[in-house]
Amino acid sequence: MKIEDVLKSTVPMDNSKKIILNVLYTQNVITENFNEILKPHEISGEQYNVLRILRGQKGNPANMWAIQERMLAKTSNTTRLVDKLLLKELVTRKVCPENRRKIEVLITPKGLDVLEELDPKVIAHEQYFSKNLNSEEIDQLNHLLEKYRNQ
Amino acid sequence: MKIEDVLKSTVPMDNSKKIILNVLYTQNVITENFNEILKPHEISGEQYNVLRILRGQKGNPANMWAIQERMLAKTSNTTRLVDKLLLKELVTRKVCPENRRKIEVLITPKGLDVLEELDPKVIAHEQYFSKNLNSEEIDQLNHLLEKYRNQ
DNA sequence: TTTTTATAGTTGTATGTACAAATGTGTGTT
DNA sequence: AACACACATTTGTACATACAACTATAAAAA
Repeated sequence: MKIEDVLKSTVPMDNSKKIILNVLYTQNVITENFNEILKPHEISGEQYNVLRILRGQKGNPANMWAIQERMLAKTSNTTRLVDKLLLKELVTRKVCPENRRKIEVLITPKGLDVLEELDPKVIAHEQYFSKNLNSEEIDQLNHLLEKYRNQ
Repeated sequence: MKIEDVLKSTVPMDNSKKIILNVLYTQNVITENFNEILKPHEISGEQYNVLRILRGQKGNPANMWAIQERMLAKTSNTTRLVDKLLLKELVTRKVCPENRRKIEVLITPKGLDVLEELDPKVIAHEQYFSKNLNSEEIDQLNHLLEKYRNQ
């Protein structure tokens, strides 16, 4: 559906404005779809993100700053996200012995299990939308988005 | 910057995953930039959206459902957004006399003033990113995003 | 007319986001 | 050693989002 129809806009819209609205709306569609996948596992999108980053550490702990740095939304509050994961026993946290200002966060086997259950669903989710494009168009879309935001 | 560098990803990434992350990250960049514009006017992005929709009504009131329908994030809580705008006297609200279940929301002159002050900044914001693309690429990006999300 | 169903909006609760202030720890300077 | 400063994280507050339950009104059915 064209973005004008989504927003029931009556007046014609500048193409620059359309990009903004298209990006924002597409993000909404993707996120809603993804939340449906996560719901039965009782974790949020941002919690999933933290787990995914921790698995990427391959056994090494990550401190709060390292997690933050790898998140999409750089301003989200990592402390409280980790709190929630801790309650569900999906991560552990302890003070770093070398530098007691730092916190070492590790994913637990239970956390890895959750991710493994999710893996096939996540891949299906990624392909659910991209199947509408051929591989050339997929490359083009990635390239245009990267070019677009390069201020 | 390529999305792998943004996320400091070490492993190669599937192009389908890249699109998702590119859309989500681009939305973040756009939104952060836009929030900077709104901050001195002390309204949030979603509150701005409601005001913009109400101005589009050209003097006719909009009920809650009509506002919701024109919003990007269909699940946001319109009641509470309108509450906040009411406190700032940027909108009025009254029960519809024909159907007392409905609420008529109208933008006030003060609300219109806020939008008018913002108008040039919003246009500048839209062009700030799209100036990185030529007009053909802008069309292409809009087209690809619309095609991408058409399930 | 009473009951049922649908519609329009509000409220409650948990979670997440934005931003500033506060806490605790380490480093460098005098 | 005492001080200032930087660093890493936590906490507080206001706002926003997600989702379900609730209230009020209107329309339809019995």
